[in-house]
Amino acid sequence: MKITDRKTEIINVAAKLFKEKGYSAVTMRDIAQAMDIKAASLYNHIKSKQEILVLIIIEIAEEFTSVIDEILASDETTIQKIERVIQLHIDITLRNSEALACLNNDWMHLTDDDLIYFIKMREDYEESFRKIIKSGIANGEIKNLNIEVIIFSTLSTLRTLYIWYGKKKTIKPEILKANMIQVLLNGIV
Amino acid sequence: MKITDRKTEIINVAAKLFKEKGYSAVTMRDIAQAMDIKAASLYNHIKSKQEILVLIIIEIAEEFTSVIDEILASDETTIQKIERVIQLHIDITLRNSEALACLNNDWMHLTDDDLIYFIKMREDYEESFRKIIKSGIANGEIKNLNIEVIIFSTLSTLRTLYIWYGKKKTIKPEILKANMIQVLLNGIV
DNA sequence: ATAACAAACTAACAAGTGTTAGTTAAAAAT
DNA sequence: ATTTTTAACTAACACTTGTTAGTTTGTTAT
Repeated sequence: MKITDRKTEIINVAAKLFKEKGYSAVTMRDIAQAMDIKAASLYNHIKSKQEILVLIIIEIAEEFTSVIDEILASDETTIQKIERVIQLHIDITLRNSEALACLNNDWMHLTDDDLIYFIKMREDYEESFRKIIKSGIANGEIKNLNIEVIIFSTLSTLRTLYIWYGKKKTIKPEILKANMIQVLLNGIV
Repeated sequence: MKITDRKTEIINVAAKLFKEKGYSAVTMRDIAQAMDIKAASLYNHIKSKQEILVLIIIEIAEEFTSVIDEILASDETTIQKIERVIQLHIDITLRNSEALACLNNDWMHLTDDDLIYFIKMREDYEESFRKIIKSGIANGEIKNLNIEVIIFSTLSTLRTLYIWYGKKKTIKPEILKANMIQVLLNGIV
């Protein structure tokens, strides 16, 4: 199944609308109207509304999974690994914040195998991050605090970066990254 | 009004469903079924689906607003103030994580005056928090990092606490609070 | 020139949506 | 004992939903 330009366009338009109102609140007629065509015409390019959601979410989830696997397997220090995770989230946020919003808010509307696959990837991602932190605690690079609190605090910030970046576009990516590393690793006090 | 109000029951049931699937994906028939009655019967107690959403979100938004105003006006140190903000979020998360999820995910489905009122409260909340951080930077209690990054990192963690707390209920509130303060203020390195 | 294709259209359907109207039965208030 | 209130019900409404069928139009390949 080839992905045509028009199909990509639908996915991008849909992702933008999903970000604003959520998957359930966006109708096929909304998506069509945003493209200046009729709802039925969308079906020349996509199989269903569900397929749009799947294409938006799964691709990005796979990217997260494969990159963190690579980071975990590398021989860098824990600090360097965490910095690369921060970089990963910033990169994807800058490149495709709509899809990220969609992944965060609408993943529960995936069905059957797609839902199972997504949840597995999300769990694997967290598990990989947990391993990074754990080995950091083991070798003294990371403080011996409650590991779940560390994971949650860090990931929740990185995962919702897209919300905030929609408002504060002025800040430069390098500045953002540098400050993010400072705040997440060394704290604010 | 009675202690066990039927209206309150509807709101609680609805909030739970909204948390799971989002406002738009939950139907009046879903809410009714969860209460073992018919959809039409709900209208003996509530005016509309919209009203349910408003009652869930506005009450909690007002609580956040009034408490942070009190914290801001107090004569505590910046560190103490931030610790109280952390406490505030933990308290509400433990008491009503469903409503919190709803506030975070479905606020955009508020309409007209309710939407305007909510957005104003959210902006005021962020502004109050910004003032706390600013005065902390001014008197040297807080590092002079990009203030928006500080605000975003902290609030995004606190705001999405409900996601994580749904999974890890084992941790004791005092331990959670202590670790949260450590991680957010002093970092993990 | 003609066939094949891509991508739009109109029209419609079956199911589901929030909501209203009118009714009923039991409990509470008078 | 009678009225009022509460909270459920059935039935239906007007509208919206995702989707399909069949058609049309312009472009590309033979």
